[in-house]
Amino acid sequence: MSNEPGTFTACGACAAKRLNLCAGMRHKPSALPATSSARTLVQSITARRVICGPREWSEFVHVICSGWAMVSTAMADGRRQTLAFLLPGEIDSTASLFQPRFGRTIEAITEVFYRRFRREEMRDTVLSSPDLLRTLGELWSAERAQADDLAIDLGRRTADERIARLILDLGKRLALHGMVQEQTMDFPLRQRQIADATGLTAVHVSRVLNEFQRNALIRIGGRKLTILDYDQLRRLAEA
Amino acid sequence: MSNEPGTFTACGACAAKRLNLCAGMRHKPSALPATSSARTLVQSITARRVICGPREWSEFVHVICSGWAMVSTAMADGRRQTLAFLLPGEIDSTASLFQPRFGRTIEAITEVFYRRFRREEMRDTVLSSPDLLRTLGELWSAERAQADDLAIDLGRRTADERIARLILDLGKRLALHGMVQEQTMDFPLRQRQIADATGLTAVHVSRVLNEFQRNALIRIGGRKLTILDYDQLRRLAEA
DNA sequence: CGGATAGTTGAGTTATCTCAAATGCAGTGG
DNA sequence: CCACTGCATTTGAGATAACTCAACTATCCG
Repeated sequence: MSNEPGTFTACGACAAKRLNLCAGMRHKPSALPATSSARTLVQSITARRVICGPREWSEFVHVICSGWAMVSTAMADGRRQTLAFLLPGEIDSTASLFQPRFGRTIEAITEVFYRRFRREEMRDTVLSSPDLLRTLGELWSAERAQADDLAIDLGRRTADERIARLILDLGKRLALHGMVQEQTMDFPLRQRQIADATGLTAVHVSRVLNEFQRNALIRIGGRKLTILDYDQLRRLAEA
Repeated sequence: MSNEPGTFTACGACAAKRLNLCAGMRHKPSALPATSSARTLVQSITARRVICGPREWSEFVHVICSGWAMVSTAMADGRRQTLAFLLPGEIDSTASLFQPRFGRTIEAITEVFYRRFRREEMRDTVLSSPDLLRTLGELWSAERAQADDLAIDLGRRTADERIARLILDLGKRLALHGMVQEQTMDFPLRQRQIADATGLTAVHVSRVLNEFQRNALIRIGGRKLTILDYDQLRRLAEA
């Protein structure tokens, strides 16, 4: 539940573990060539700082060790859309193994510890191992499914549904790492950030969240979120 | 501009050409093993029929030879979201090389000629060639960018913007194959289908399209669309 | 303690939806 | 060749989810 670098818990389902990138996360050594070790030291960055800018031709793939980050785009007139939140163990995108993701910003939400892998090296390593390659394909399929789900949320679901789904999705992903206890999880998101991710405004997010709390579906406070009525929330989410 | 099977024109940018899948499209032989040829005959299907259902554990990757298809999901209560239109030369998803895409339906919009490649064989072929592998990575990156763009459209753009962008996007992709002449292209989409793709209702699509025509941005008729004022449309689209 | 950022709340607006009826158009069968 | 049926589109009127603006309050951090 903490953001300390050492407390990351890899699980069988997470990208980092599955691509063998856990070196420095108190796990098996990385599958990357020894020569790359110096370049893949754990980086750290404070909340709200940019990890990778939209016009940066980054030669790195980013893997989150601890903390929360987000990937988003900003339009010229100020509209923003967040494409994904990145939780511990997650890679910014499998696509970034092949090309940088132009026009997208990766930002730290909390303090973040992350590793940077040189794209070329990581790609060569992954592509030269049949096992890793199969894993990559699976991660990629999951990522595609997630992208599709986002489109369905934004295109066809109501505000209530979107927010309920976001909460459940984050809860599920955090639970993979044992980061949910007694239905309670860290929840560092500002309402503005929830709004950016769900295609809503912060004002409306505030209303929906309070409505949820009035109905005893969730409780938020002190940067923590507790799911009080999981079934109800789920019913809302999968309508 | 026609839907006949023989008239497909591969271009350097399309998935089929780049992954060497053009056999049977009057192009170079496929890179697939000879043994697979019998299984990759061109299939044909009439408009509105399902190419691959949402619960089907398809062992195939689909590549469109001619005609238009679409990938969409339906929710229990009837809401639908289209995730992509598939034009000649396009693959259903690079992710489908690894896993079937559950919950998504691929449907023919017009009469469609397409090829099915056995996932396993195609994957092995692609993964065992460094060239094809690099190409695959590029296609995947492009697909990821397109998925992101869809999320931005649905989350943050107005109806006018979404529709203008859809038209320009389709025009651009058709132009790759020389399927746009004098700013005019085949346009077999029903307003309902445009609505499903843009997260709007058919009624609202009708109003926007008529507004566009009243402003002399486009002309639609006889299943053709002409872009009359490209600059204006573009300005609308990239706001 | 003070300033900045985040969240709440109310009131009024609007883009888009819903419903419903009217029209157009294409294919079918007699 | 026409009447019929079923879809697609248009149009109007009214409803509503979500937005905007603005003021107020709470919370955090130095």
